[in-house]
Amino acid sequence: MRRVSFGSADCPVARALDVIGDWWSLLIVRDAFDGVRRFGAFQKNLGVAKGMLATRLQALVEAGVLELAPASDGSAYSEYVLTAKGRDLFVVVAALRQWGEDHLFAAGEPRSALVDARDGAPVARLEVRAADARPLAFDETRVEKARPAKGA
Amino acid sequence: MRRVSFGSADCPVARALDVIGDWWSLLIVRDAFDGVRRFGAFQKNLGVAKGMLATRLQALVEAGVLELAPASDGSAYSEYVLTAKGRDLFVVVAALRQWGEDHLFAAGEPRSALVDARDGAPVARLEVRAADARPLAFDETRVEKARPAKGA
DNA sequence: AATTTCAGTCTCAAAATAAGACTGGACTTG
DNA sequence: CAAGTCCAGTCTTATTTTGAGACTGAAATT
Repeated sequence: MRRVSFGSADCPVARALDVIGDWWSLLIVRDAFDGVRRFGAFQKNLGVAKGMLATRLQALVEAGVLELAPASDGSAYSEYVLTAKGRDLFVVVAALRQWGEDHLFAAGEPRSALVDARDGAPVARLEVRAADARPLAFDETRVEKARPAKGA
Repeated sequence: MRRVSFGSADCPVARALDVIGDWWSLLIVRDAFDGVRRFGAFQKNLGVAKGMLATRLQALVEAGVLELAPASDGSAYSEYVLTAKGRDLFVVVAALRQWGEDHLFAAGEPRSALVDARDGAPVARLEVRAADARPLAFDETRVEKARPAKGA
């Protein structure tokens, strides 16, 4: 009765969710994008139980999303920082943010926005596009199954 | 000791995860994008316990991601179909798919790809871009907190 | 009419979660 | 440098969630 794992599924979405598909992981990653690095800072920001946090951080380190860096302010403590793999989750978090902004706030409710740090202008809307930049709806795409590696 | 809820957090990411941030919801949505509509089809595809599935489907309907449609093939059963809100999750699923493809497959391992249905060409890479389409890294953006609604 | 499929609900054991007490090393400060 | 505080976890325990499957009743099939 172990919780099911999608780690070896064919579908990349399933594999991705296996790594960052739980209640807390993406919030940890979001905080990491905001510059949070220390255990205590995550804990305070998220209000998560320390045991949960410890487990999740370990899992994310093991998954290669975060890594334990030795210092940064000279102290002997270590810090959790995003790896390249973790930084690549930026689009995922941004997509979730966009969807949340679009659908999960009441009409007059104040909401935050992701903006270009240079000029403060909101970032462009995320969309799935064809190679020629034409926007594609979900029913204008399909999943091409497992193209067998030709060269290898 | 109920599982924490992010439903009323300020952060759109947290709110989004409150709706679709559990182990199964996004896989259900992914299957819905693939055309799955019936309870039994979801159950068979995902291998999820029926109780889980029933709970999740109800939650997604309640959240307005799916809706219960009366028929489609004439039978008396009903079907779960994506609402507009649910269809807007396409980018999220696509972003997860891209990340999974990039980071969660071994070198020679065959993998699927999301392609333009028209010509079979892979869709463009998802990226966060500025208003002028310039790609933005995570540290070239910031979150502008809760701009208070001026008009209302 | 009998059988099978569908779409769930119900039950139960195992696992995950939340909350916080506890531990030991780091840091401060007098 | 000794006492007290902070940091980063681990451990414990009560509660909730999950996974697996038995069970139910309506719908479809034969």
